[in-house]
Amino acid sequence: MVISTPKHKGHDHPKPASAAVVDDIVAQLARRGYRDTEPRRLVISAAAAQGRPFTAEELCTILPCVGRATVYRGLRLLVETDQVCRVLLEDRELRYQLSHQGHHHHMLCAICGASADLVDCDVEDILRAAADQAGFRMSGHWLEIYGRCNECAD
Amino acid sequence: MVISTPKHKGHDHPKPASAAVVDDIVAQLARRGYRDTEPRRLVISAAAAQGRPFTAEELCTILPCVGRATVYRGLRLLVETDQVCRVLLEDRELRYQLSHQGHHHHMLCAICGASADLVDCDVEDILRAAADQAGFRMSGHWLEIYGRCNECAD
DNA sequence: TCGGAAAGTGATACCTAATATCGATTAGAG
DNA sequence: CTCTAATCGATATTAGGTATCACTTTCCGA
Repeated sequence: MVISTPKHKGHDHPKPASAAVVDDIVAQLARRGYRDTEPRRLVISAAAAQGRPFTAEELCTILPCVGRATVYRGLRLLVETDQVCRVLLEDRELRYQLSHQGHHHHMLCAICGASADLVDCDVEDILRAAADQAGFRMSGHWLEIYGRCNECAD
Repeated sequence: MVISTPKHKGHDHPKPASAAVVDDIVAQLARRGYRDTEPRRLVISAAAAQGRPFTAEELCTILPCVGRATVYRGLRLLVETDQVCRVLLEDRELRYQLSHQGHHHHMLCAICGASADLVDCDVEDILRAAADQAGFRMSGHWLEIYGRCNECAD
């Protein structure tokens, strides 16, 4: 298990999204036939600039020049193409964050809101086996872990 | 791992909620200082009569004589007192079902909508350990398993 | 058994998140 | 450069759920 998302206490300072990251995502989309548009780049760039999970509404505020519908559509597209993943807070608020590829789960800090990835974890196999034993064929799952990150430990 | 919730293919025929179940839940509430009221009993009774996870809106339809707000408040109370648990579908729709006490997770059938309980499963310990290793103190989690139940296997 | 404080109710207004609509605009293949 | 499908954005709409508040009910204590 490895933590792969940087996180900090207190307020989060959005880092200038590296153009390389944006270009890469745009390229991924292009490969699937999606166009390279200015509003879409703005959404990607803003998403990449967030240091922790963000809401669609937050992006709308950050990007007043981009239509609401476009922000939502952009996020949906990014999720569908696995560039961004959705995370669910304890109060069922839906947030997004850049995906670090490969299957993983999120550990969400209740204090600072940071998200850390849990990878190399075999929960999934265990779940599938358990379900199997009960005669249930698992095809998917939703898992979020809540708690406190290292820095907010106490 | 044990399946404890009965489920059937196709439509679900709400069974007449046994008065005993309702009385028991009302008693549980009474012990915590909540009053025994007619609308509340109706909500509990309707909830108990469902053979599979239901939505708040469904209860509202089933109980046109009970105010919307009362249905929502009733469900919230039942969740808070662990009489009912919330389950999340893949499309993020929130549903409810009588709780079978003790910690467990739900396996939800995509075909018939049935829910089976997964108990005696140590996922939680595994998650906590994994989180721990990453310096993350787990305090809670959200887990839903999606797939096909025995009867809807193929 | 009765009176009244507190809990509970329900009609309604409101709120938030998200999708649908649809005419205008734009990317990018040829 | 042209044309068409993709995309955009202003706006309306929907879904799901909470807040308000005057009225009703429960149930405790005298």
